[in-house]
Amino acid sequence: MSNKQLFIYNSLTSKKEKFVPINPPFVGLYVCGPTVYSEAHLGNVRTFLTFDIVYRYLTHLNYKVRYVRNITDVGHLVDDVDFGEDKIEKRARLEKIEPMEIVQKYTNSFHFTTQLFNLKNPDIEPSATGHIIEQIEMVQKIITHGYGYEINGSVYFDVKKYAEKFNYGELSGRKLDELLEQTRENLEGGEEKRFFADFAIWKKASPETIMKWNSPWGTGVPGWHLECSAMSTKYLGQQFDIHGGGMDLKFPHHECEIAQSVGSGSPSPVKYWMHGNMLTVNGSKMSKSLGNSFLPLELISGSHPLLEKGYDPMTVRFFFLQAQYRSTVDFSNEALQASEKGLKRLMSGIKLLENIKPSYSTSINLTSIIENCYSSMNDDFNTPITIAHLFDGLKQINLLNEGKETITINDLKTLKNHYSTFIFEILGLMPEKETSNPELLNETLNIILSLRKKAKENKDYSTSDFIRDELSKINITLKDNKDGTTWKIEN
RNA sequence: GGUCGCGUGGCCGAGUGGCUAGGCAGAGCUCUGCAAAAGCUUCUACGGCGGUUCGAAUCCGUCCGCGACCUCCA
Repeated sequence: MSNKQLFIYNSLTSKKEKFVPINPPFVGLYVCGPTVYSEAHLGNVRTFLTFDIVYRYLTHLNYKVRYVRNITDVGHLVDDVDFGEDKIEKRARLEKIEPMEIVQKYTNSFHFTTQLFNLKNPDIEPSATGHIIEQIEMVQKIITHGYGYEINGSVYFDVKKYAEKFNYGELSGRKLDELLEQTRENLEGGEEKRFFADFAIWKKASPETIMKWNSPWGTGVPGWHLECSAMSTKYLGQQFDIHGGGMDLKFPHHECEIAQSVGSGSPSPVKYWMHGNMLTVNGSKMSKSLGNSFLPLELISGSHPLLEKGYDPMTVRFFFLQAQYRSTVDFSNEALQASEKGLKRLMSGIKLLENIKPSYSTSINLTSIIENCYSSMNDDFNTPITIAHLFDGLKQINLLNEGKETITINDLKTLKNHYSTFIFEILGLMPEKETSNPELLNETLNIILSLRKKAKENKDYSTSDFIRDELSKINITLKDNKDGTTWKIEN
């Protein structure tokens, strides 16, 4: 595999494919965002992190990426039966506030979470309620092309008719007749749909519904799958490069998106479909209903029963990145604590780079460190391998620091640049917090350390140990080396 | 039940027809007043059973176990 060519695993073909943008250097990236009816949990964060890496890496490769991630603020029904209730309205009723207050509250909360985990903001963050007109137009197009039918003020997508000409199930690998066998028993009751697999693209609103809009079919709300189709088309065009989301959205959500676009007369909308795998806890998917989900703040404070202690958001980010995005990753305190220590070591290594003294030649293999990092990222964003390479390079950095290897001033610059690019820009790990007045602290500690040095020279170890112990209590760790003593603030 | 996927050392997790993943933990050594850090060395491994092959953890079959999806899901 070439070092310079990016390969992406395409869910549509189940293969790693060369990444060739439709209109280079531009790349359209659409990610299914949150439904803002409650707080995002850690499993949600993992998915958004996956595409944060995609966005960051493509940007690093000098693509001009337009990153669109929607906010679902209407149309996501609790279920898809005739009287399905909107998730946001349901929550609004429970909290006794306006639906749009729910939307605002959890949109704010979501943004807080993305900041916490250092997720880049999308270039466009469209909301479903802001694109009702576009959605109505899309419904009309679908009807015009013969793939939608109206019943009692609702409009359904005609999957059976669509499947006569197109492949409904191409993304998820499902066969329509097999689906039929499996769910036949669920078909009882007053269904408006002609066919069990049909799905609502416009839903008639009940009189009590607060959020509803006028349409050619009466007042109602857009179907859940529709918003992504309408908004991705509006901002990225009929065909765009990458569409991402969680594995659990593959079917039916993404399958329906394809059908809606194709059914409205467009070509198949997406060149590369990407799906991130689930975060599991004790082997089961993290979900609110199982009670095994943590909210970001619970994670930091360690207040959830399954957490032994609080963890820094960057520890969690690093932990997720130590697994490939297409694999499930299982949460455990032990694993998280391992990541915590590993990340700390990596960050210390970066600081060491500042102390390294250049020499007249370079004895380490700088090129291979750099190329390895690119080749693993190019292999479907393989962050765990990239991190492994960064740890390999860390050994070299440590040897350089001890003077056992040498590096020229230019190579040192390249090495520093490589680490800061990969760790901060591409992997998006944030450096440890600096103190507000570093120089003052530095000089103060120098005075203290010179006192300690004197005590040690006088073999007054009780004083030297006292200084070290007391500093340790305020999270300042001392390390004695051959050439003196260094200090570090622990988090 | 259907579809797809997974099963790797004490833990987490890559990868792959022959060649070290990496992190954390463990052991030894170097360094040290002690410690910490770092370096070097080192120990545990590919679910069971068959098959293909010169060679399989990797491919095929089968069995066991686990998970996701199957119209709420990131």
